[in-house]
Amino acid sequence: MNNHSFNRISWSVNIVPASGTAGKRRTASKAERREQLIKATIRSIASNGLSDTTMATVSGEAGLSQGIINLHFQSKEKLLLETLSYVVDEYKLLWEQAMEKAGSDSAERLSELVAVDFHRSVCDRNKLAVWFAFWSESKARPTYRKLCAARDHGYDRMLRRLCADLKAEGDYANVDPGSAARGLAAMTEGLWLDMLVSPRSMSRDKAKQTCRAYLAHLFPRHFSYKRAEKKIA
Amino acid sequence: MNNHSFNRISWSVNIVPASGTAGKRRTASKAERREQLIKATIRSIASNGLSDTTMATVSGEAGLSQGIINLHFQSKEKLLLETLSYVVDEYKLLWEQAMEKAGSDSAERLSELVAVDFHRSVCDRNKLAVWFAFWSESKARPTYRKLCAARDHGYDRMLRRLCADLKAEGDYANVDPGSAARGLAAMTEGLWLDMLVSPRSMSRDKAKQTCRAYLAHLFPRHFSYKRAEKKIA
Amino acid sequence: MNNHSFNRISWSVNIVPASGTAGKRRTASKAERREQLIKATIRSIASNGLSDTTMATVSGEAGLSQGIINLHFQSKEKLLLETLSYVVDEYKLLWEQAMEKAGSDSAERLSELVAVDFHRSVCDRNKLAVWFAFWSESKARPTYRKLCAARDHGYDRMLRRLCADLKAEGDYANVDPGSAARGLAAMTEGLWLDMLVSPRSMSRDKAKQTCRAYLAHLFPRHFSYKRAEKKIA
Amino acid sequence: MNNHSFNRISWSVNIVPASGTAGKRRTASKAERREQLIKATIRSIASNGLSDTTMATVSGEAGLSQGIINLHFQSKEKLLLETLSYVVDEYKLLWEQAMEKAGSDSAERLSELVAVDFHRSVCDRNKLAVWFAFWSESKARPTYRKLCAARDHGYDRMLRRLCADLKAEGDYANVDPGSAARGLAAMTEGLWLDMLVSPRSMSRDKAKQTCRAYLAHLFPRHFSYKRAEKKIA
DNA sequence: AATGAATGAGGGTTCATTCAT
DNA sequence: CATGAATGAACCCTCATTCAT
Repeated sequence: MNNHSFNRISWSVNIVPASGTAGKRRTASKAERREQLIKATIRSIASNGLSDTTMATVSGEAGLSQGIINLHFQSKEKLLLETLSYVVDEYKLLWEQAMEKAGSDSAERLSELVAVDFHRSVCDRNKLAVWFAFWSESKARPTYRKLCAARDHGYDRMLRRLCADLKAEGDYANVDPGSAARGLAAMTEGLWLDMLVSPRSMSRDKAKQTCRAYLAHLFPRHFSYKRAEKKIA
Repeated sequence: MNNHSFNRISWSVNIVPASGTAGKRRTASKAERREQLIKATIRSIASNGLSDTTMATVSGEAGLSQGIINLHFQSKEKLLLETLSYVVDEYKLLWEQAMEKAGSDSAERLSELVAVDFHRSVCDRNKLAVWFAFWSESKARPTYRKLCAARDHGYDRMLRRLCADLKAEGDYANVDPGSAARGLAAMTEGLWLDMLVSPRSMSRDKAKQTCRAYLAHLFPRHFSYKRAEKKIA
Repeated sequence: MNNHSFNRISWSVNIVPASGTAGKRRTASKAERREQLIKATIRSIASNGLSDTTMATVSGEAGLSQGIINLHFQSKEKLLLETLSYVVDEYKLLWEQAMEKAGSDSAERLSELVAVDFHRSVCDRNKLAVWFAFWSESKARPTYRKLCAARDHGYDRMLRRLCADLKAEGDYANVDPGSAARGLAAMTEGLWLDMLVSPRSMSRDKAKQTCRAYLAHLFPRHFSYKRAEKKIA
Repeated sequence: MNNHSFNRISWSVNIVPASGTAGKRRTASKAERREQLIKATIRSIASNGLSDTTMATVSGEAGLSQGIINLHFQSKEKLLLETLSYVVDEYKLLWEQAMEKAGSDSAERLSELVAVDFHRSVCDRNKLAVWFAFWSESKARPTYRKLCAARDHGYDRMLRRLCADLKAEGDYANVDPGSAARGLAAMTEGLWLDMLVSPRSMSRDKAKQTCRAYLAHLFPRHFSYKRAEKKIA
């Protein structure tokens, strides 16, 4: 579940329906079957809700038989955990790769970070449904909370550092880096929620512009208001 | 379940445990019983998750018998819908009352609005769990989405208007009222999520400051950075 | 499960079919329902075997619904354990009561003991099926073995003592009390097996005569050969 | 599965564990594979109980793959029947060979018969578990009963005849041959049960002595009490 | 109005069996 | 021959709902 190349993630976005490439071939590799089932789980959570996601909805969505899940994941609980892991890992990987690609310029890095958060693969409504489904239950299920902590430990620190760097660079006396970082992170989550709940009134593009406007207000010498692109670059 | 007076909401914040005042009085009024059960439902969703909230967890939490819920709500589905309504209505009422109390000054109104969003009664972690539980399932359940739309139709329009007013008042050329409003609304939702998922790292106060910092950046002549209080007032 | 009067056991032998006295009355006492289900379990083990005894065969035999067993016993495993306990306790009680009734004469006591072992209630083929079903699995399931140990701790010691007493009384030089007791106990078990497996070739009466012949050979001055009745008494 | 030579049985007593000589040799003869699986079945019944013996426990015990059993036995039912047959045939063979070896002297023959019944190969706890597992289900499954009838048709008649002969030879007025034979057979079965259920309190040797004491009491001029050896011989 | 025993559809899981490799 | 992924019926159990009390 770890060594996805960036390309593989890219096509993984275009979800392969039940009768896709691998299809019902009697013998698919174990890894393929697992991924097929995880993707079916994502779709089922999105279209039925977590409460109404059953072994039957998942195996049905995958076009496979009832027993298949226990064969590959032992239990429903493990399937759900692996599904969450899958989405979390994918996000983390995307984010890390973006940071690698980005240069050392703080504004560029921050801009790249926003780009990733509103990347098509992240804002896929099915995956958003998964994120929020697990977040919702995280109070009741500590295991979920732990898995979701992906965003916090790396992302938050990085975000805060970038804000601090920009403040220093641009001499923004009024910016509190902590507050700025928290605000951006929260705004991003809130925009995800909007895209999930009312996709008609919130598009990926609109969401991205909203974040960039925020950055332009905080760091006007680094981010422009016009279409809120990063200045110069 | 609709005409809560403000007072009732006020005490509803201090959640009465299963054996509270009203308790098991053999003859509680219909309305009291219903509210008792709705509160038990909120607690159950928070501590068990929506998936694991059953008629038994709810009636157990309320300290009443199995059949009681069907007696008062006909079905589980109806109980859940009424619970969502309860939380939504409570929020809406709080918000409307704040608007009534507030003067006509736009900055003051906006400030009051933020105050409500981080009011203790709204940010109660149990209620947040309810909000997110239903938001999460809203893609699968149109009924939920409709009920949740409370925030949108009134709140959003009001928010947008206030931002537009401030822009005009303060001559903030760079502020796009729509974007500003969307950003604030999203940030608020994101901060709620943070309070739900990691209450240790996000307090109500911290959240409120984060929003105020946002406002200070957008409308510096109306909101101050210092402790991000509203200027003057 | 403990305070059966002797009479209650007596009629409990005549198993009440599904539509018996208690029948389907919507509200039977908890104890009645449990007993009804235990008796259904005994019948199911006898007619389907332990391997093929399912929740469905038991509840069907009892003329009740599927969920009833979990309602009263939590799990199938617990139902089986309680069923075993029921049979064991019933046997133990019968045996203890016989010992109380019997006088202090050792031969009479021994005779009474044999009478109990081939009492109609003990040799009921359904109950024998239960005994052997659990004995068979006792190697794999220590819990079963523990419950079955009823026979050992009281019965064996008593048996041994009676044989020792008779030896002393009758001056039977060649009798080894331990061996005699073990032999009688084993023979009894073997005869039970015969009654279970081939009831046509082994009747209760025949079995009892076989044991009495054994006693007559060991203790000729206490037991007679003719119809193997206890001598004089 | 029927024409075992004596030699094969002899080594079959020292059960070869899963990875034994024949082991996983890719090309084991059909007969070897079948025997390997039957032995695995015996072990599984003993250690898991008949209820919990599955295709997986058996193939696992044999160190082979899932499908192997259906390949060699078509169905689970047939595997079980063949396993029972295997144990039954082995016993019958042992017993017949003992009768062949023994001279024409009735006491010697009877003594030999007891020797076989407590032969190490017969009293193997795993095999006893198999016997009792099938006996237990025999009420529910006529097929099992038929297979188990091995003991009856030959053994019982032989036993009865030997008792009758001894009675004539020794002029034992009080011995009823039928009763004596039934008693011995039952005692043997009961002792087997004891060895199965509480091996610590009943050893093969103790069991054999118990039977011999029985014979000494019935036929004192043919069997001695001292260590219960056969007299003279 | 309230209880809680009872129901039975549907949940997750196991397992004998099949079949492509 | 042998494997083991896949199937689907049937298992045990849960839970929303009903109803006699």
